[in-house]
Amino acid sequence: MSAARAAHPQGDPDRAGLPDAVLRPVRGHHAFEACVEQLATAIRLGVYPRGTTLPPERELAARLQVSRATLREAMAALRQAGLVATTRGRGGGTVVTLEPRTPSARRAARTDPATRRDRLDALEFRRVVEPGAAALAAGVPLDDAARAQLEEAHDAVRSATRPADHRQADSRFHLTVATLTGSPRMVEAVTSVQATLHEMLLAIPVLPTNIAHSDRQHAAVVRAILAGKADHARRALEEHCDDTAALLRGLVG
Amino acid sequence: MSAARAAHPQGDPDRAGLPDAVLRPVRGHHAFEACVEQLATAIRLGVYPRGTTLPPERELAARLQVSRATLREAMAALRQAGLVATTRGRGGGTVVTLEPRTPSARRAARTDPATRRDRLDALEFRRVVEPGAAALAAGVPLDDAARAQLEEAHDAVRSATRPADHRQADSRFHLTVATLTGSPRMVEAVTSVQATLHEMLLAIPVLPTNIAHSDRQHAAVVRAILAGKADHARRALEEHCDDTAALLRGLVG
DNA sequence: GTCCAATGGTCTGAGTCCAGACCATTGACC
DNA sequence: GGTCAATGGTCTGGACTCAGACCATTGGAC
Repeated sequence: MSAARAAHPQGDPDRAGLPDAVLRPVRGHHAFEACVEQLATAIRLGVYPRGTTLPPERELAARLQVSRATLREAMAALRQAGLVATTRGRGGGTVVTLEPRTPSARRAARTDPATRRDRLDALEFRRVVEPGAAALAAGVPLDDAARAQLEEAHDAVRSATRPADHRQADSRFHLTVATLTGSPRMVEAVTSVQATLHEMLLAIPVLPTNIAHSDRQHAAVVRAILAGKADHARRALEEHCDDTAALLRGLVG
Repeated sequence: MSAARAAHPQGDPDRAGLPDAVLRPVRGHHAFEACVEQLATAIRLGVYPRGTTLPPERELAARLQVSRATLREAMAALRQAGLVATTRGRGGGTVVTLEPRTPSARRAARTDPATRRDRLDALEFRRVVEPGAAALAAGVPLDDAARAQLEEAHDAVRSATRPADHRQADSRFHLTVATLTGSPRMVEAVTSVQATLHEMLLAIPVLPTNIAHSDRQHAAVVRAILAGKADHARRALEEHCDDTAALLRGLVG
C-alpha cells in the first residue's frame, strides 16, 4: 500500500484543480427549504400563473419525492409569504395568489460577491444551454400540440401589456422552448438559469425599446424552430442571450 | 377568491406540460447516498486516480457541506466496496485503491427503460454542453497553468496504453475542458454527463480505430481552444460527440 | 527519543425528515 | 337533500443528519 500512496497536496499537482471543481455541495440538507425554493421559483417564473391551483399535496409530494409532512411545511411557508392560499374540501386546494413583481430599478442594491459570481456564471451558462436547446428543439419532430404550445407561449409574451406579466411570459417562453427538446437535463438547466435571470431582470426597468427588440428575437427563434432550422434557431437565441446579457452585466458589475 | 380559481386539470390546458417538466425531485433524501455517489463518480472518472489520497475527512465534509459523521458513513461504504483504503495517523488518510475498469462487451446487459431514457438524454444534453464548454474555453484568456493543464490532460489520453487508463484519461480530459471555462454550472453539467457516458463506454469494447479517431478529434479541440478559435472548438467537439453517440446509440437501443 | 500536529475514530443530544394512518371539511354528484 | 370522493389537517414512532467535542494513532520535526 505504501507504494500506491501519493499524498494529495503534492501528488500530480497539475491535476489539483479538477477535484476542486468537480466536488460540489451535496443537496441543501433541508428538504423543506429545497421544496420552498423550487415551488417559489416555479410560481415566480409563471409556471403556475396567478389564479391557478397547484396539484394536490399528495401528488406534489410524490413528484418532489418528499414526504407529505415536509411538503406541507413548505406550503405553510409559501402561504405565510403570501404566494399561495389554501382551501379545504373537495374542489379545494392551494391557489397561487402572488401578484407578479414589476421590474423596477429601485432594487439595484448591493450584491455580495458570491451572488455576483453566480449571476455572471448564469449568464455564461445560459449562452450555451438555451441556444443549444433551441437547436435541439428545431431538430426534433414536433407534433401539433407542441407547435401550438410554442406559438401560444410566444403570443403570451407579445400580448402581455403589464411589465410584470411580460416578465413571467418571457420566462415561460424560454422554459417552453426547453420543454420541446424533451430532455429533462435541458429543462433543469434552463429552469436554473431562468430563475437567476429572473431575479436580475426584476432589478432593471422595462424599456419599450428593449421589449420590442426582444420580441423580434423571440419571433425569429420561433420561426426557426418551427421551420426545423437548427442553426438559425441557435444563432437567433445566441443573439438574444448576448443582448440580454449586455443589458444585465452593467447591473451585476 | 372564487373568481381567481382555475382548477389545475382544466385551467390553461396547453400550459399543462410545463409544470410536469419543471418540477423535479428534490435531491436524494439520504445525504450519505449522495456523498457516496459523488465520490464514487469522481474516483471512477479518474478525478482521483488510483494511488492518490483523498482530502482529509474534515475538508471533504466541508466541501460537500455535510457533517463529518455523514461523510464518514459514505467513506465506510466506499471502503467496503473496495474503492478506497484508509490509514490513521499523521500522513495517513484515505487512498484510492480502485483498479480502473476495463471496457468490455460482456456487460451489454438488459437496461431498464428509465436507464435507457436517461442515457439517451445524457447523449443529447452532452451534444449541447460539451461543445459549448469548448467554445467558452476558447473565448476565455487562459494563463500558462491552464494551457499546460489542458495539454497534459490531452497527453495523458494519447499516451495511455491500457484501455482502462485510456477510459479514465478521456473522462479527465473532457472534465478539464469544462474546468477551463471557470463556470461551476458548466463543470457540474459536464460531470453529470460524463458519469453517465462512462457507464456506457465501459460496456463496449475498445477498438484501436476508434481510439485513433477520437484522439485526432481531441487534438483538434485542444488546438482550437489554445488558438482561441471558439467556433472551431465547438465544431470539433460536436463532431466528437456525434461520433461517440453513434457508437453508443446502438448499445443503448 | 520526545513532542506534537495531522489524521482517522467515537460519542451525544437536538433537530429534521419520513411513512403511513387517521381526522375534518367541502362541494360534486345523484 | 344525502352521499361520498377529494382535498387539506394532524399525529406518532422511528430513522437520518447535524454540530461539535473528545479519543486514538501515527509519523515528522527537532
